[in-house]
Amino acid sequence: MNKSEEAETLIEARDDFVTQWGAIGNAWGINRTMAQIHALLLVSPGPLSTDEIMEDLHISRGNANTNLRDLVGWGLIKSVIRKGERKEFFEAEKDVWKMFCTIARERKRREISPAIEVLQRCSEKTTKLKADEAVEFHRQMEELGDFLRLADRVMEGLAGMEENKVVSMARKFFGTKV
Amino acid sequence: MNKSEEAETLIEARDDFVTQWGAIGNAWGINRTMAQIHALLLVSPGPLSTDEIMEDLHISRGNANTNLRDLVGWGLIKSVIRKGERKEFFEAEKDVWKMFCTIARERKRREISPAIEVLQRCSEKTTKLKADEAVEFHRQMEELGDFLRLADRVMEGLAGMEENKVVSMARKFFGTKV
DNA sequence: TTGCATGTTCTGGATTTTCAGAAAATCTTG
DNA sequence: CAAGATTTTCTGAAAATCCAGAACATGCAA
Repeated sequence: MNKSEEAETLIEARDDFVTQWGAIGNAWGINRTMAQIHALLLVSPGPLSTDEIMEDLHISRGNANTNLRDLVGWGLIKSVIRKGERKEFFEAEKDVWKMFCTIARERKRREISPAIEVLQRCSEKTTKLKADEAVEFHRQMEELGDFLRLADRVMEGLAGMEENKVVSMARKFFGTKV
Repeated sequence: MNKSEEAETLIEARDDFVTQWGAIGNAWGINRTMAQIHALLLVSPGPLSTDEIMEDLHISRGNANTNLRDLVGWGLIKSVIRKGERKEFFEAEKDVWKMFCTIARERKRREISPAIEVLQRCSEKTTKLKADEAVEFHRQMEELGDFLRLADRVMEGLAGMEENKVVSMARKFFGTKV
């Protein structure tokens, strides 16, 4: 394989990754464009401008802008200002573990916390009821709540740990060899 | 509070839970109806028939049927046949930990595994390339893959453990007091 | 100031998802 | 088998989501 063939292969692989990652993000309930932009930034050697992203993914400026803002909101990418350049550039956090921590914290905030609140409310409303059915319902709300609160703490704990610590723990408990 | 007031309060709380759980499911990327049916079965003292579910949630037969099938597919509910009754009834797995294990396994299968495959492919395609950029890309695919494979094993490990084992582990490592 | 580069928000249409209700298929019982 | 009960699948419409392109806003430089 000569140099230009190699270059071609790399481009293909990159493209494949970006496209497929979009599809997977979709399955995960994430906007396809957002997943693709993230993937693109993940595998780009350097920061990219909005225009480069638009061109690469064939998307409109509005679309690019909105999703870039959302990604910044998630803390998965950040904007970079270059000396002498007026354009804004974007780059992704490439450390996988840091990425995971960011996502864990955000999901905790956006998805787990609201659920905990609902359970809390339903639980409190039925604290004093006496009927068997009500007691059972109350118990169930408590159980679900306990579980989510536990998950919440574990996520928080994990997200605060060093990667190598987690890996060694995983190895110890689950016999993984990574 | 007298008996009928109590009963009323319980009904309200149940309704609140079912409705809100639907909304939360939505935020989690789960069909609202599916989440609501699951919530309803979770807090119902006994199995429910399709018709009862339809009436309770004000949904059509087709909608109810499809989502019930999906829930069965996820392993979150199962159908119950009652002696002498021709109708099919449904009941949810109510043990929260078992529920979590089921969900963990399914998500692993549906979301993590496909992602791992994509990464594998992209990684293999670029194994032999020499250019710095290509090496970097390849490294990144490996890193992401390693992480997902680790997550995969941890999920599998967790899903195979007893609840009390996990709780004590969580307490030990993250100082939770649940 | 004007003009241009850049970034943000809005609007209408395309696409996808969800769902009611009907039609079709599959029982179950006599 | 026939008749009714029950379940599944299909179809078109409603709703939600996504997104291009335009309109608008902002900042900078001459």
